Amino acid sequence: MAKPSIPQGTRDFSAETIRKRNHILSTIRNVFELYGFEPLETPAMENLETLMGKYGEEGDKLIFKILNNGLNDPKNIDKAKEGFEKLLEGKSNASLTERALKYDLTIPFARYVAMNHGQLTFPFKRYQIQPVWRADRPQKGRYREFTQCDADVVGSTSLINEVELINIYHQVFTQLGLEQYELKINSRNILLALAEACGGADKLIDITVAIDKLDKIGLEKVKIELQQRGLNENQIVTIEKYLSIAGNNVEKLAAIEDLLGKNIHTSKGIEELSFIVHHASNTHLAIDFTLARGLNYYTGVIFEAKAPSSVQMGSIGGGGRYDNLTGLFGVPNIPGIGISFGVDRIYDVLEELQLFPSGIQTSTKALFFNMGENESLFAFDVLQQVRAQGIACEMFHETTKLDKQFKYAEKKNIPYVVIIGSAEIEKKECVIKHLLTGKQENISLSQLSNFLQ
RNA sequence: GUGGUUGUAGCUCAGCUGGUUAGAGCACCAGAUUGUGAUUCUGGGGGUCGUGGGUUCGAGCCCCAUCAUCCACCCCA
Repeated sequence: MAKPSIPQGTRDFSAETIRKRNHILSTIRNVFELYGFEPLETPAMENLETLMGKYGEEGDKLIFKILNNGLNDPKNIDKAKEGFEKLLEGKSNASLTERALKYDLTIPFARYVAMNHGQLTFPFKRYQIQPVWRADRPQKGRYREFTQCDADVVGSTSLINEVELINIYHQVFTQLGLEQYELKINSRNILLALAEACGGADKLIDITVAIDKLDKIGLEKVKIELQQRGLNENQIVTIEKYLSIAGNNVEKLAAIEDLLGKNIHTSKGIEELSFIVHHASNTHLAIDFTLARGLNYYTGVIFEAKAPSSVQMGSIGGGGRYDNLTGLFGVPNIPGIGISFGVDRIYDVLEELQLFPSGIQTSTKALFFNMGENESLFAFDVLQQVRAQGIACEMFHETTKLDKQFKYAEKKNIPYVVIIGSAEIEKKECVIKHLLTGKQENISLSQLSNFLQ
């Protein structure tokens, strides 16, 4: 039999890892709840057509598709063969696959809103913490199965929502100890205005893909890429000016108005950004006109959260406003905005910066030593009484050398050891030893629960 | 999807240009000593060298494939 294994890019989580993950997840969940968001869960799989075409061409390739059952049924064989031919041409086909694992939480959420908009109270604020799957090649900070934590508001165009979501980012990252995080914002309207200034909205994608790489490959290479993407000399000069805008948030807004002039998109973008900058009292917030974000459903403000610069890690969160997502599912005019936290990357960052609190690795408070058959039966009753007080404890499973029992406690990070032997039974007391300090004392059995509380 | 890295005991690794029964440290188990974790001492279990082919008298080492891993690109959380 082959050695057991798990699929590429997936992981098993041990107790230690789960406790650390729960630390992150509960922090995020509590903040979401604090801001009035309600939980939602959607299935692991969606109908393929729900997902296809929503994430751009690259995104479609990364969707995990599920093979239909019953393809070998005689009455399906012809269809299956036909579907396979199409698959080889790069087209997915419902006769072969009609379901897929979800790729993010936003599109399934939009689908949910479109299906249930008659029942929902708007603005509808929901949060969702679930795994998603991408057929990407794994590497640092990139997994094929990972967890996203999303908060979205639909049914409101108020920029207050943008401000609230920024405050959520701030509160979560601060609580996790990532005070040095960065939150970049931009507006799709600004990018659109730039594209128009450079020959038309159809250039938007070419321009954003290129300028998004600025901090990675540098200005010269960005210019070369722009050239390759068919932009002319004048247009590149405009983009270069655009990229050279610097200063604080207010100065940047003034500069962008100078450069792109007063047109509908520019003023919309400036209005959005300046409202946010003035109302989110958040020093980590930085306007970054090079921020683009690939997902093409965004229509307004876009966000990207980055780990403290001391850690080499891509974005640890992102989001933005999408004014017509449910329109993709036939229900127009429901504007929305959402943000997402990447738990797995946040985990890696906290690990690297050693920011996990030390107290989260214990569950059992005390280990009762097994001092012999009769003694253990007696201790067992005491144990149950302590448990009745809500204190987690356990007894060693067999009578053996104390050495071994100590080691067990040590490995499980159990802070206290309780010894009840024949001498203690007689005096109705026990020995309680604190493993970290090595100190021990005798206390009466009636005091034990209070002591451990 | 493209290019590269690595894969030897539970863990970290060594193993020279291919040459006898594949090693170390830590961990583990048993024993000695002790109603208290340590130290020490003695003994022990463990590896089809990622997997499958090939070259060779002979492969952990060379070649091919495959899987996993990590990294860069693409893209992204």
